[in-house]
Amino acid sequence: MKTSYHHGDLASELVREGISQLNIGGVDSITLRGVCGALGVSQSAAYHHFKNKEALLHAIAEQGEIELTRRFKAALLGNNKQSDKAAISRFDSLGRAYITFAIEEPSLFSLTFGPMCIYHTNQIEAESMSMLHQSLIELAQRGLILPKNVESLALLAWTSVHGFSQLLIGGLMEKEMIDVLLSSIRELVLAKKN
Amino acid sequence: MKTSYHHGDLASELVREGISQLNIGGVDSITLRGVCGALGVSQSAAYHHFKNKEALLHAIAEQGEIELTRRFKAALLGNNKQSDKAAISRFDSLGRAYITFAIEEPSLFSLTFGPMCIYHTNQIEAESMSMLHQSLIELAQRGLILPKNVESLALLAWTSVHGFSQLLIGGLMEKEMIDVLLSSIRELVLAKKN
DNA sequence: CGACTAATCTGAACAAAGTCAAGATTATGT
DNA sequence: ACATAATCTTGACTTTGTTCAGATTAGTCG
Repeated sequence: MKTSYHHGDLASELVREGISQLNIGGVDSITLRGVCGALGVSQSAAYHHFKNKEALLHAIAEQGEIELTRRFKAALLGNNKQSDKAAISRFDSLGRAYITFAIEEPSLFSLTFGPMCIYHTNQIEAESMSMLHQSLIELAQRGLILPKNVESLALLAWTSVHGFSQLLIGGLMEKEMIDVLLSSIRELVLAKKN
Repeated sequence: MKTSYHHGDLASELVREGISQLNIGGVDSITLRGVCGALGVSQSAAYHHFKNKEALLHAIAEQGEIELTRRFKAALLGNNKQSDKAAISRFDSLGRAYITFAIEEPSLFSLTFGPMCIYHTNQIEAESMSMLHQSLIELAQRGLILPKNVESLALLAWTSVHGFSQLLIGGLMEKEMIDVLLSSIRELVLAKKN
């Protein structure tokens, strides 16, 4: 791993290794010493790149936001037809991508939206949220929902999908309910047309 | 505090003191040694009542569920008129109580619905959830919603209110949005009448 | 190219905290 | 009253976060 005394790009490798250990053993399994050790670097090397353990966790949490945005973009790829049905499908895909993120990387998801997110530079978060917003605006432009309801529907969609994800991770929700939830949201959203 | 060698009811006092420290400094501020010390008992006394720290946190998390149920019951007190308006108001009150719990005791809320809840005896949880369910059944009996939609509306209501609470705690949501959310839910739920 | 400064890494150490084992003390039941 | 079980204490060990002094390397400036 380490070829020279100076590592090169230890900061980002600490984050990468941290995410790896996070996905394996959960947040509590992350130890500064363990992450440093896995990179073949001394126990206290991390302190030259992060103020303390919390700062590293914060950096990892930021990666979670980036990952969510990446998944949002991937969810919209190959689904850019100009039709009502496609627009609704895009809205659906965002919700499904959100929940899939929570299922596939529960610890990262929890960290991203956990206590660490207070410190977030709301820039990245703003990106994924604006995609949801944009999706609802598209529905409004097609006359599927009322423009004045875009805000409140975005709120409802975000909170319900987020809550579902959280409850799923906590074991209080069955994975199979995802389709019930998404079709419920879709149905209710579109019922506002009249 | 301690009058005799044997404490009397150390188990429940450990939980009580734990909740106290939880509300003051958050989950990370809870230490077995600290909780024992605050009760004037030795550092390792807790091990005769809980297998380890996680077991104590689990017990605290269970208290959170009990507290939520308590708040649910309190929210319905003095609001038992037999009218459509009152029934809707009851449904509203449950959502507001849920979020108020998250606002007033964020750390306890997080712990209750966090990683600890996997181990819960779903009995208590079932109680608060059945109250939400019951509230929706009441709306159905009054013809305000379709009986076949009770399940999916309960899912939507729970997830959205839970997600809102979580995002609120994480600082990603403004407290003022609570009325927007609740009126949104109410509006959408009642729109299903036709 | 050489030297100086800043950045980076190591090793040793300390303190806090979870955990356990051996023994002391008290409660309980027969 | 005595034996057994439950409860509590003391002391120790281990892991982990954190700091600090010193070693090593990178980068810059003359």
